[in-house]
Amino acid sequence: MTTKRARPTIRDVAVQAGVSMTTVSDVVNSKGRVDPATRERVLTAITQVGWRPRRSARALRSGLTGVFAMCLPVGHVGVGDWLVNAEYDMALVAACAAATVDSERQLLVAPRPKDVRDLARLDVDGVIIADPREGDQALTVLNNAGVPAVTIDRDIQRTDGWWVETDNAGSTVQVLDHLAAQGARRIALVTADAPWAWFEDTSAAYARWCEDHGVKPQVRLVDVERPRATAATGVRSLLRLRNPPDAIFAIPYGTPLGALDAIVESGRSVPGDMLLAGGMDGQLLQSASPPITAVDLRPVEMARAAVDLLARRVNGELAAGPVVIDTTLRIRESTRPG
Amino acid sequence: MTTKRARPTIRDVAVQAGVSMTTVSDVVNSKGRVDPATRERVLTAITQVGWRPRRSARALRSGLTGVFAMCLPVGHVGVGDWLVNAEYDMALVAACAAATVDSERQLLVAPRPKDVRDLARLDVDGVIIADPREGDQALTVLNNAGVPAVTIDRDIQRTDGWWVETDNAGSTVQVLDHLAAQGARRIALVTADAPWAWFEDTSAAYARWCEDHGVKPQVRLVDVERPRATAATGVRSLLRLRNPPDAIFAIPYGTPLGALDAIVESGRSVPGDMLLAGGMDGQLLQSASPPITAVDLRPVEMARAAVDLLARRVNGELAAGPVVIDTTLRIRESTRPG
DNA sequence: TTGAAAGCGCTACCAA
DNA sequence: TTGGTAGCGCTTTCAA
Repeated sequence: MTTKRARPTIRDVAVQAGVSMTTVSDVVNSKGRVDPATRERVLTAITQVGWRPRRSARALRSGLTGVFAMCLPVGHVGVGDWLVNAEYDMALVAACAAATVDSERQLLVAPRPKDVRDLARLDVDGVIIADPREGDQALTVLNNAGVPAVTIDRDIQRTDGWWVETDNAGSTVQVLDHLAAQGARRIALVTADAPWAWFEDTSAAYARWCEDHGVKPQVRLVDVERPRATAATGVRSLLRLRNPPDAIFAIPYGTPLGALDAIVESGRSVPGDMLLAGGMDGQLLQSASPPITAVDLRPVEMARAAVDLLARRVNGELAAGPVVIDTTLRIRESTRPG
Repeated sequence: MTTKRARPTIRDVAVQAGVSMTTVSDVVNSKGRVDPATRERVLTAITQVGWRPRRSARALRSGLTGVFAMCLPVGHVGVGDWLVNAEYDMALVAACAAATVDSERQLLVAPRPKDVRDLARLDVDGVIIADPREGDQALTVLNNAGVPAVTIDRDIQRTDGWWVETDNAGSTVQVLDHLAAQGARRIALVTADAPWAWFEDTSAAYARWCEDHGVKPQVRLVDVERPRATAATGVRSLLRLRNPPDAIFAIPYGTPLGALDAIVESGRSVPGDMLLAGGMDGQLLQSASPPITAVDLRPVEMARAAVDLLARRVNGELAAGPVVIDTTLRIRESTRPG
């Protein structure tokens, strides 16, 4: 009477199947040097004894953990007048998890540590950093420790090409062209003066578009801590101009609502008197009255591309270039006059 | 000329400090049997050689991986007329990650696999399941595999006590009392007929409260796939009654907006003609016009409690009972008449 | 096509 | 208070 209560190991499988541990290992790792019949016996034995390989043993021997880590962008702690779009971040996390699983890996979520150097202690095969700050120290730390990393969104100081980004210039032009096609002649921009590529690219593309179309750019900046309220203030000042804009493109999440507040307050209507578009789609814009046209930043595609890019970097590819994801404009009532 | 380019191991530290590997191990694991002076030397050596322990080696030897997994509730794939509250889920994930890190562990996020049995193959010390379905197969699989698990929210079929839940009955009473205190005499409930404890507890508490206060319960059910639209339909039918309600408590996320749609459409105003409260707080309710009173389900506290509970279960405690978290009512303009 | 044996880095155990 | 050594479960290497 054998009392084998402990969790089965590869040895138990080998005994059960009447082969060596090596053969079992080769079967589960698809080394393709095993006779089909043997293979079948091994697979049967695996289910019979209920074996599941231990990641730690595998990792110790092979030198790879089979785990990617994802650094969350910021704190998510409650309801507030946020810049944060939780849907976007949640989609990012869920899609990264799905993509790592598809590549036979697992995804660790890591909060930003107080001490960035702790990032190098994660003991993973690679790290995905969402929404990097300018000159992000995390990247320096990881590079020094030899841990492969990629970012979702471009760090404006970086040039190494290991990131995934949306086509911000393209999406800006798309929005502005759409507004112009709907009859807008004077399109104002509401954005933030913060060191993220998204804001920089958008502002630059807006300035260029205005120049190309011979119109005067009108920009209002918001405080990223209070996007809605400060956007409303900015738009109020636009509406008091002698020649006010007839369309507003509000970039940071939450600012289209502030713009709408100011427009309604002035007795104007959207889209009748003023067109309105947002730079980042979300429930808040979709369920506004009227629903607001906005740019879908494709978090799912970004996440999948990031995992793919990281896998390439881990595999030793020297440069896979930045990956640029096309955005999609979600056209809603706020830009459909008449 | 030594060419030591490989990642340092505990042996390198031991050599550098002139002690045994055991001593180094004891220092980093705070075994407290090391002389303070030796300890100092070891710590210095660790930074000198830049050693960081490998989780996999540690795990292989100790039998514990130091990793918890979290099963995400549902797919997060884009903007829609959702029941899903991404802020809540994101807060859950972020707080779970923070709490596991505080307990010297790491958090893996796992999508729900096609085959639930894959959950047992995760090779982690424990699993947190957010938002379990009724009689969740995942729990059965994990139990059979001997993997400790806890859930966030109660599976109504379960009795083992390994879960964390909000005080749904208490929060319902709190909302109803608040509405009554604001002058409401006939409070209707908008909820869903879905097998989650949240809905069941709330409905039961509502029925009891109505009985206790001698008022007739009025319930409308929504389709969880289209909460806003179907809530509007339900509320419209309430407003056509000979004796319509003067307050509405709408539970599923998104339904307070549908209720508001129907109320405004009927020419009534909130809170002037009708009070309105929501069962789950979020940006959508906070930024509605008027801002809607709602129950804060405390995702951060839920997450921390879940990690704590799982740690107890992993440590072999036999029963730590269900943990009940008190909710907080966020009172806003929608329930402040006059 | 298969197997035997070494060893990945760490900690538990026992001895000093 | 410290050190030596065995061995966790797996994959790799080399031999058959």
